Amino acid sequence: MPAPVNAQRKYRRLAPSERRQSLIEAALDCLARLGPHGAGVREICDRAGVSPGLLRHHFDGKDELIIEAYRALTREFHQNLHGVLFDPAESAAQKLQAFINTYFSSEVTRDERVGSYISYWTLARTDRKIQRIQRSAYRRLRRLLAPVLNRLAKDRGVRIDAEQVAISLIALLDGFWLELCVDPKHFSRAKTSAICWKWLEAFLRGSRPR
Amino acid sequence: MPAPVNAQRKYRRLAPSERRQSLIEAALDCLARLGPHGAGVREICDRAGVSPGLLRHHFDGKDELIIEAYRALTREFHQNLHGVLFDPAESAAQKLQAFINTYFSSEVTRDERVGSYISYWTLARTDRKIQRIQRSAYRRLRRLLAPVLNRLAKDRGVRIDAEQVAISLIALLDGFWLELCVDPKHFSRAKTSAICWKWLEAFLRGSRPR
DNA sequence: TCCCTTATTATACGTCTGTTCAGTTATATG
DNA sequence: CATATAACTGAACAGACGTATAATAAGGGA
Repeated sequence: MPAPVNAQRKYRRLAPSERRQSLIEAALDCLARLGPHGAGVREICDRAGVSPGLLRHHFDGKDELIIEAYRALTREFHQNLHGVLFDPAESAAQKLQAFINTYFSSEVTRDERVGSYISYWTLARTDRKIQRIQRSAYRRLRRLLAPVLNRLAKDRGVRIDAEQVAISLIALLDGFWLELCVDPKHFSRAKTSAICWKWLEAFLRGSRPR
Repeated sequence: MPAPVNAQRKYRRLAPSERRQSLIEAALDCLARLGPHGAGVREICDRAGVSPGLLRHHFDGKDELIIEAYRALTREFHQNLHGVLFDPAESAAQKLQAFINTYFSSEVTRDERVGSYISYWTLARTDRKIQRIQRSAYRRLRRLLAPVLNRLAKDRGVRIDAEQVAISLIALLDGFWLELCVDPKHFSRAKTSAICWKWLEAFLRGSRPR
C-alpha cells in the first residue's frame, strides 16, 4: 500500500513565468508586512515556499526582484485606475468619483499592499531605477487624469489648469492615503472618498467661469 | 619646538548631552541621504567623527538612537509650526498662510531633512515606538491647527468641522510634500504654498454660511 | 520505459551588521 | 602637578545578509 504520489514529491516544478510571479507576490508581501529591512532573501523565499537559492535562478539578484515587483505593483495600480477613467458610459463627474473611490478601495489600498508602496517611497530616495519607475508612474497618472478633469470643468462651466488640478488632486489623495496608514481607524475609506470629492467640487466652484 | 597642542590630541571630549546631540544629527543626516538601509552604526559614527564603539556609550543601542533622533525631529517640526500659529499680532488668515509657507519652507522641508521623514514613515509601519511618536505628533499638529481654522471660518462667516478640515489640510500638505520628493523641479515651494492656500480658500467659499 | 533537461534544494562562503570589551587618553578636580 | 573619572578608541565577536555551487529530482519527449 504505497503512500499517495503527492506525498513522495519533494517539490513542484513551475514554469519560470509562474515562479517569477510567485516570488514577486512574496516580495511585495514581505515589503508590506516587514518593510525593506525585513524583506530579505530567506524571508521572501520562505513566503514563496521555496529554498533561498532559487531566487537567483529566476532573477539576477535580490535587487532585480525588488525592482520587478515594483514594476508589477505600479502596473496593477495603473490598470485599476485606467479602467475606471475610460468607461465611456459614465460622465466626467461619475468617472472622477469612481476614480477617488478606487484610489481608496480595498483593491488598491488593501493592507497587504499599502505598506509596500511606502517601502518603495523610501527606496526611491536612494535607488535610481526605482525612482525612474516611480516618476514614470506618476506622470502616467497625471496624463490619465488631466483630460477627465478638463471635461468636468467644461461641464461645470469653469476654466482650470487641468495639469495643475491633477497634481493637486493626486496630492490630496496621496496625503489622505498616508494618513490612513498612520491611523486606519480614524477615518473610513468611504468617508475619506467623500471628503476628497467635496474638496474637488469646492475648488471647481471657486474657479473662474469660462 | 613642539607641535601645537591640538595636533597631539587624538580626540576631543564632549559632555554626554552634546555628544548625544551630535550623534542624533549624524543619524538624521544618514537617514536622509542613504535611507534606513544606509544608516548603519559605522556610517553614523563616521559622520559624527567618532568611533563605532562610542554609540553604545551614549545610547542603549542603534535602535534607541534612531528613536531619539525621531523625537528630536518631530520636536523641531512642531516648534517651527507652533511659533507661526501663535503669533498674536496676526489674523487667522495670515497665520494659516504663514503656516503653509513654513510647511514647505527650506527650514522644515530642506533636502537634508526631508529624506529622514520618509524613512520614518516606513519605519513606523514595523516599529511600535516610532509609530507612537508619529501618531502623537500628528495629533498635536491637528490640535494646533483646528482652533485657527475655526477662527478663520468665523472671519469668513462660514460653518465648518474644524477637526475634519485640519485633517484634510494636513493631507493636502503632506501629499504635495510627497510629490516634491518625487520631482523637486516640477514645482517651486512658493507656487506649492500658493496652490494649497487657494484650495483652502475655495473650500471655505464652498462651505455653508453660519 | 528510460533519459535528458532544468527547476529546485541544501550547504557553504565571504561580507556586513550591531555589539562587546579591554585598553587608552582627555580633562576636571584636589 | 598628580590623580581619578569617564569619554573614547579600535579590534574582535556572533549572527544575518546576499550569493555561489554541487547535488538532487521532477516531468516532458523519444
